[in-house]
Amino acid sequence: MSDDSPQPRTRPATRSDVARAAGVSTAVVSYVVNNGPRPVAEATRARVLDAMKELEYTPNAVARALRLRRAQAVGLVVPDVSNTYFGALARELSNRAFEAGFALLLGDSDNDIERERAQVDSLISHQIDGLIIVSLDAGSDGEVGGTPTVYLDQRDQPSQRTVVVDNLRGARIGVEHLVGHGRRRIALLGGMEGSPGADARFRGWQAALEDAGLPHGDGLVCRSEFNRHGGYEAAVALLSRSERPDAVFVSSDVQALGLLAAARRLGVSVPDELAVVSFDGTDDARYSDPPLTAVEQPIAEIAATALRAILAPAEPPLHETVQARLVVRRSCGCVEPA
Amino acid sequence: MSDDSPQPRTRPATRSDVARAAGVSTAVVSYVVNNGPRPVAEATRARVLDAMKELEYTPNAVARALRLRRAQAVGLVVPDVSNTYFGALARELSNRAFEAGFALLLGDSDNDIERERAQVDSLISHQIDGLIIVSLDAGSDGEVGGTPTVYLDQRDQPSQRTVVVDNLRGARIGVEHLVGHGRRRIALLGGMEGSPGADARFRGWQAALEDAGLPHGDGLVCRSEFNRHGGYEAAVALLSRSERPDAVFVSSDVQALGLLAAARRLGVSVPDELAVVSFDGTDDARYSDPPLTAVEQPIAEIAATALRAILAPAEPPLHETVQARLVVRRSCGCVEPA
DNA sequence: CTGTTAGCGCATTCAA
DNA sequence: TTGAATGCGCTAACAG
Repeated sequence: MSDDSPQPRTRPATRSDVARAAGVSTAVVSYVVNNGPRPVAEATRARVLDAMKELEYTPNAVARALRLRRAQAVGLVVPDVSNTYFGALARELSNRAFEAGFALLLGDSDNDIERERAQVDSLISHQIDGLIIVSLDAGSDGEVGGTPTVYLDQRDQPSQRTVVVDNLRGARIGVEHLVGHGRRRIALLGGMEGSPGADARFRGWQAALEDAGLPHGDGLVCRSEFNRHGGYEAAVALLSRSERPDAVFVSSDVQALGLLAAARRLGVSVPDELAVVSFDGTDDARYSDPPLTAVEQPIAEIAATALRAILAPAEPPLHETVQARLVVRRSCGCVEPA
Repeated sequence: MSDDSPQPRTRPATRSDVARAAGVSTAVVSYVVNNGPRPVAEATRARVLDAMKELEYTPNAVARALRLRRAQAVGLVVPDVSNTYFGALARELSNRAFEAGFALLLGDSDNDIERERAQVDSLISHQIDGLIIVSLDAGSDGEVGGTPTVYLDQRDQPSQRTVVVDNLRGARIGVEHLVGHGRRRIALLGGMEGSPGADARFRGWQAALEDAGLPHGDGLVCRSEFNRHGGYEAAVALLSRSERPDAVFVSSDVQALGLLAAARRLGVSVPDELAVVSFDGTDDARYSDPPLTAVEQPIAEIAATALRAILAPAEPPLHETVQARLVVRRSCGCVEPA
């Protein structure tokens, strides 16, 4: 650590500083930095490497991006990063992208379609190599401008690339579990209408109840945004109705947290009076009271698949579906083992 | 939406496409895009605007960044975005940055100092205009390379710009509240040693107990990472000790969630047998069971201040401190109003 | 008020 | 195996 050099360098070293220091041309520096496309003699390479270290040279990602027309970066747009599920997704993506040498540009659309669009435009202008988006609008189209894009929800337009969890089947499994517990009035605490994921989960709830010959009318449905507060408000409304449900399928963990708080406040015991199954299966479900039986999304798989879809040279299938699985805990009435 | 034009355009329009279409020079296009630095005649401006719309022109942020040496982007590095507090911070920052015309590059350091360093380097190579970081290492130094950086935690080096919540005072207030409830064995469930925020909260806990003449030995301290699982494990250990504490000050909401789960599992009632106050005051605290009395960080203020510190032309003070405030809920033994 | 032009740092073609 | 030279799209002198 003999860092006694004066080093009055005011601006970071560029490729030509390195070239000069190593006594080679700038092209050669590029060749060694990128391992190609031309071979470099061992001795020369060593000199360049030395010079790089000496000058603490770091390639300028922006210049590189301009030249290559791609930034070694991917974009992620979600409705609300503070939602535990999206947070976990962002984390997974940030780490995987980093390991693949990509930066992650994050856009929070704040549950606003206009803002979503603006965020997307902004990210695209930054020359991202690919965009991963949880969109608020299943019908949006032209927003991708040549940038490989993968949606993490069902789309109206089948031409758009998607990686989606099987929402319908997941919801179905969750509801069927409630049916198996002998519950008869199984409500849905869903996401806002129009949101692609929310709609599919609604249909799964519906289908399971139809198959079981149980009621699934509007009286059993309430909707809210995907956050704790929304879940709380909707649950209060739901539990105050004249004929109270004896179970609820909740379309996200954060909403379920709100519902749990509402149930406590109203003196409704979970799972005895009200069995609950939620969707997502994040840590929120694991550490709540009672712990939530949940349809768990394979976040790591989703992240990996989405990244591959965007970055892989070989074209993967346009639509990839991953499966959720039911993780039984206590909120449904099952006794947790151990 | 008469989108019937053939539009075989293969690459996005550039500034010179616009210039050609509008019959002006590229400079003029720049002047209208940037509203300066030279004035443009109204009529000319209108022609340019038309051409831009016609060609669906979007400025290339990367070229601009190369030229200007700044990317209209800020970087954020946190140990774990899936922690509700960091998620909320990221959300706040993403939205504010967006409104100011900046993109947000997110780096998750995954609680790993090496990775933190690598993420920082990566972000800097992307020419970010500023870096906001929650560092794992209070002593790190040279990592900033001319990029304005603000740390959201205390630093060993006073030359580094910081925006920090008053951790010591916050912890103190939280612990004093517990003392006021007549608790005598007030434990600390803290973050890992060496982490700047965790250490300050530890000292606050210590100081409050010292002032109150209460014990604050190692027997009352346990530490874990800032996540639910860590909090759970540490709490199990703590609550299994021969002389059990009658209160705990927890240094983050997510750890407190873990502690709450552990207490339930062990049959320790909160707040009766164990009063709890946590730090952060995110939605996690509001919707837990029981709701957590918490020392609440002013996330919006932190985000705004940090952004300003980085972007403002006028140099703000090198160190800015914001205050946390105690939000009383039920976990401490107070009866929540209403 | 508007046009010409020189780079920002890098990848790469073409020539040596 | 290496070097010289071009241009990615944009900004901002500088010159009209």
